[in-house]
Amino acid sequence: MSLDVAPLKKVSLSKQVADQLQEAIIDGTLKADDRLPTEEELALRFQVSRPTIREALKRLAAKNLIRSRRGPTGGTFVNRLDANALSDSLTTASTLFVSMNEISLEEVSSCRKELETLCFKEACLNATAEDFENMEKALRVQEDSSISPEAFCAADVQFHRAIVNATGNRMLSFVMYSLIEGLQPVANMIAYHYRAREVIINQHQRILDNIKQRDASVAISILHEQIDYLSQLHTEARNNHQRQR
Amino acid sequence: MSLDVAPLKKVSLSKQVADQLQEAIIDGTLKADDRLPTEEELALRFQVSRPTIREALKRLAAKNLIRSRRGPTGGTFVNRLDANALSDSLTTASTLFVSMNEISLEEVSSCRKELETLCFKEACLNATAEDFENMEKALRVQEDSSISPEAFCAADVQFHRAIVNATGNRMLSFVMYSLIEGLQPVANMIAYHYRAREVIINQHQRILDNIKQRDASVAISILHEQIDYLSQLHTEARNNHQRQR
DNA sequence: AATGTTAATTTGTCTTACAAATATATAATT
DNA sequence: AATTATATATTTGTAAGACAAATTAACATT
Repeated sequence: MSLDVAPLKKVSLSKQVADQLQEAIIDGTLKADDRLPTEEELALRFQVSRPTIREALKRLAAKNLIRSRRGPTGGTFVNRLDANALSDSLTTASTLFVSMNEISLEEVSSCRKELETLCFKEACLNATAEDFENMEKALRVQEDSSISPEAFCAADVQFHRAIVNATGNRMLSFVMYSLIEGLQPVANMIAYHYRAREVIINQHQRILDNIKQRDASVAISILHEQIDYLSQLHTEARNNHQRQR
Repeated sequence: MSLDVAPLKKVSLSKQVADQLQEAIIDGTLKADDRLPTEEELALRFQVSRPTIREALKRLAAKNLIRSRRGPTGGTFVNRLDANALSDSLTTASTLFVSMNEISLEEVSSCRKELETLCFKEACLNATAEDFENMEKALRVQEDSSISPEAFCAADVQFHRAIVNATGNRMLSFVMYSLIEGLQPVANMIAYHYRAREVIINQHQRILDNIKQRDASVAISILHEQIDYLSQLHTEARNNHQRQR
């Protein structure tokens, strides 16, 4: 006997409601900034209780698909999603992936190296004056030696994002965000060292100069220098950490 | 007067609970397959009501971080997250990004073209016998003309995933998944045509052959041929659709 | 020994109630 | 008259208690 039986999974009501609402958002029935019916009315329409509706809404809220406000003009609204907003969920996923899989630094570094190399090429072709301004702004922040490691890293992310945005390809930006943001924890460990900051700032300045001159090959070589430098620092930091146990 | 006031945002209890639990998962306090306390006990520990705990758990469930089962041996468990599991959340984000931003087909196509080109190169260098088997398996499914468009597309995703996995770089796989999966809705529109299926299958077969012979450049040219072919079909489909309105 | 039954445990759902935030309209005060 | 205080209505946020449904384990029955 070998009959293939169906999985027979019963989906919870709150999940069904969440899925239906998400579908409505994806297919455009619910557009950005649209207001959903009140929880009570949703409960009525779906013929379930309000707590069930609320669990469903929390599922969507976790994905940043909706926001809620109390009061007469309040309610639940569909979020307008840009690459920035979505990067939130990506960051979580990416961070988890890196931390739970004990993925090797080599894999992460080489992935970033290859993809960002691509971005550099495109950025050299398409960067606008506004893009250069964004890069410079991030660089100026990093040069302030009084900022916290977190702020330094945030500016680091901003700098690389500015380059990625300069490609002019929003899909590429979106994909790269998950990579850049997901690696911030790694970068965090390093930014505590003052010496490292100097090196990074210097590299960024040279990268910016060369992208401005549309010289992709030199910019890319500096990028590789930076990524190798970071992996080296990270390896050292990890070794020290393990030795201390 | 221009005093900068803090945003004073009050975070809801359910979100605070969710964030704390998520933090515990990220930092390893809660490992994969660990069982969380029962909802009742969590309510007791956090000093909130059970509905609040449940809303928090639904937030985490939406991110695929946990799963729940009823019964004595049931409860809530931490999910083991591999690239496959995480691609679920990525798919949502990616799909939404594409659909809500009305991102141009050119951007999506060129992004996929460049990134997948990279993967092809790596795959030619590192593909194992097992990888080839996975590609062939997906291809065999596609060749069955009786399958549904959905099944055809799922097999399409499997084929490209198999190639991406053949790079041996899990981080690259992870990033690529969001791209491949996010574009499935686009592919869905096309797979309804029998003629298109034949073309795609033929291209896949040739791609597989060339990767087996470690000939990246030919494989890549076929890939580009396929992506261009798909964009063309998609443009036609969209035009027809608009004309019908 | 296999099968049915019961009980216990845990998540899923419902009901009801009240708290907190927030906008609107109204009244009071200066 | 303009501002401020107050009341009120609306909507989400939180709580408590009850029961339903699923699932396992132990026990009883055939």
